Amino acid sequence: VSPHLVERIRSAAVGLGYTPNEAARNLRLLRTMTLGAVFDRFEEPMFMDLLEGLSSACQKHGYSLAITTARGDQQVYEAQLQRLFERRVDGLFVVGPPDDLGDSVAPFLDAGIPALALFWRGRGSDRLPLVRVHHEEAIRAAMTRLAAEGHRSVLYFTRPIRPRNIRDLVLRQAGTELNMKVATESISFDRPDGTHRQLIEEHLRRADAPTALFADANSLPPVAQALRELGLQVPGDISVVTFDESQWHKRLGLPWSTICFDGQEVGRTAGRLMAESLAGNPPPDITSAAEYQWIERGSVGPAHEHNNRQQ
Amino acid sequence: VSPHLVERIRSAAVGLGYTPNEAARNLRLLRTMTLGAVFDRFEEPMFMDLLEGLSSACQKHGYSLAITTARGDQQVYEAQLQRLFERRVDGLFVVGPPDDLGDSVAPFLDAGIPALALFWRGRGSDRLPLVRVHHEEAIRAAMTRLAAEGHRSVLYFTRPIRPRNIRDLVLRQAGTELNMKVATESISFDRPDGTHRQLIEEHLRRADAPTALFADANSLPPVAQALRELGLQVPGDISVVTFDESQWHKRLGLPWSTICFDGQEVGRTAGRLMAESLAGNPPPDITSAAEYQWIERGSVGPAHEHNNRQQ
DNA sequence: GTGAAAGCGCTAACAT
DNA sequence: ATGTTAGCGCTTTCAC
Repeated sequence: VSPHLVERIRSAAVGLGYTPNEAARNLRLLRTMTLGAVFDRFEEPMFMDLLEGLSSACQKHGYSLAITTARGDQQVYEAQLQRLFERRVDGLFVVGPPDDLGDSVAPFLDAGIPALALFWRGRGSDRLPLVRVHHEEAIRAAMTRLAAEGHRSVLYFTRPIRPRNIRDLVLRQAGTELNMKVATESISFDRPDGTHRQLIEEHLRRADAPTALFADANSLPPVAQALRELGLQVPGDISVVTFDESQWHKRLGLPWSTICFDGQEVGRTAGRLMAESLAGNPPPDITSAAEYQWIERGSVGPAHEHNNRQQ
Repeated sequence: VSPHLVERIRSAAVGLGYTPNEAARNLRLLRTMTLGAVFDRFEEPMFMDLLEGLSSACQKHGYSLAITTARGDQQVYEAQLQRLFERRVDGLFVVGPPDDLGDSVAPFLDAGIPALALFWRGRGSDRLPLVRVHHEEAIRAAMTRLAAEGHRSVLYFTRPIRPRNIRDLVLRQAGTELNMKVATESISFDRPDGTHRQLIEEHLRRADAPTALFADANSLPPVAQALRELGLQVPGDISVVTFDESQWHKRLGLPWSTICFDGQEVGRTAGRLMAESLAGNPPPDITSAAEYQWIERGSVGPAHEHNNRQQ
């Protein structure tokens, strides 16, 4: 085909206002060039980084990205999966899957549609390749630092992910090694105001009361509010470590020490793995897309003994 | 058709593993049940609220949402618009369109595909119905408050949106009424470190130096950093007001006074308007989806005269 | 009521 | 090198 002719046709096409119909094209080719991503909820600022990376990687490889939020509802999560399947997405990202997805991922697996779990897996998503971020070293570093400051008991606020989540696991392991007590409160961040405060008060009354708090991104707002209401100074009265700070916050300069990672990088990696998978190279069972980093800031100080048993 | 038969067929379908193919269905019906949304960039945490609302509204009306980021690049923005057009999305959200979109929205308009601009319009997007949030009262309230604290000169940091953006306009108008000077710096937040600091220093050296700062969400991180580096206390040395705080931050309790709105509500409204438009009820030229609120916090205090002309 | 056929816009495999 | 055709999986129409 002569380049001249190509140009003539192209200009004629423009003149006639012709635009190829991707939808029809894709029907013929038995693909949609669309990838689906299901989120439990958006809220956490770090997800913006993830989306930026994921979205960029998808468009780089020619795919569109259809996103979906379950608004914290497991039923909705499963319904969205089915919708994406009916849509015949070419690939699926299951972002932070809930505890139990039932069989809603099975159709994808059966149809040979590549699906990737991001961050962790649960029941019903345990057979998906996983893209994760390594916690071990950063958590160990944080715990070691806390131990050096005399902390012997920490409390971790996370959301209700039933099968012991990996962070919890690693925290406990580090706790065992460093001879520190690790307690976990799995609680939804949108519980009524005051719930977090009550929990903290309750823990502080115990014999081995925590002198440091770990808080997931979603738990940070209510925990921070609780500390303000209780008049607890950070780090004077209690030390605080947060998880999953976003890029925007990094530039903003929050006061909290944090264990965080590059969300954009994880998004890009997931996108790339998906593209490779679609090209015939299935991803390994587990991929480490990034490493969590321990960033110490002013929210960590010496352990402060509380007045237990105030009666 | 008897309900009994319906059930028999339904179970037979399940037994055979049949799932309807939406893509083929949509080709036949000349629609895709997909809405496209183009973002200049994600970064700002408020966009998570918007996405939550937009995504919810779309799925409520049976539509999928394909999102796209231009990563701050106008070329990419236009390319994404074209891609979405080839995809034959049924509707388009142009979120915070850049200064000049050229003719890239024209195909949608010509094809009768409803397109909505969110937040503002620019060249090339000026003919789209607009979903906006009213600034006037909140900005006036903030300025009135600052005036009462003795402020006579404020500086506004925003990103480079060339045609005088509406916030700038309203700030200036309020400034005129209240006899306050309003200066604006349109600067990309990802300029080299130190740029914001230099700009602030420069403004502080002037005769009528600003005693208060307004900062868009994207500008807040570098501005906050600059203030830290300059050793300027808030509100002791200078007062600060931010824009577009997210829900997450509201719960977190940031120290800055802010002019913000309910991002989820705006998303829901945009989604609803789009669904109605697709159902034959085109939206009005301008829709107010929410009102900006003025929330005063500790970052606003009495005006503090700077030592100008330090030589 | 049930069944057959046309066609949405494209691509791949043919035949000329 | 160019033209023709079948068919992706559905819905709609039209005939039975």
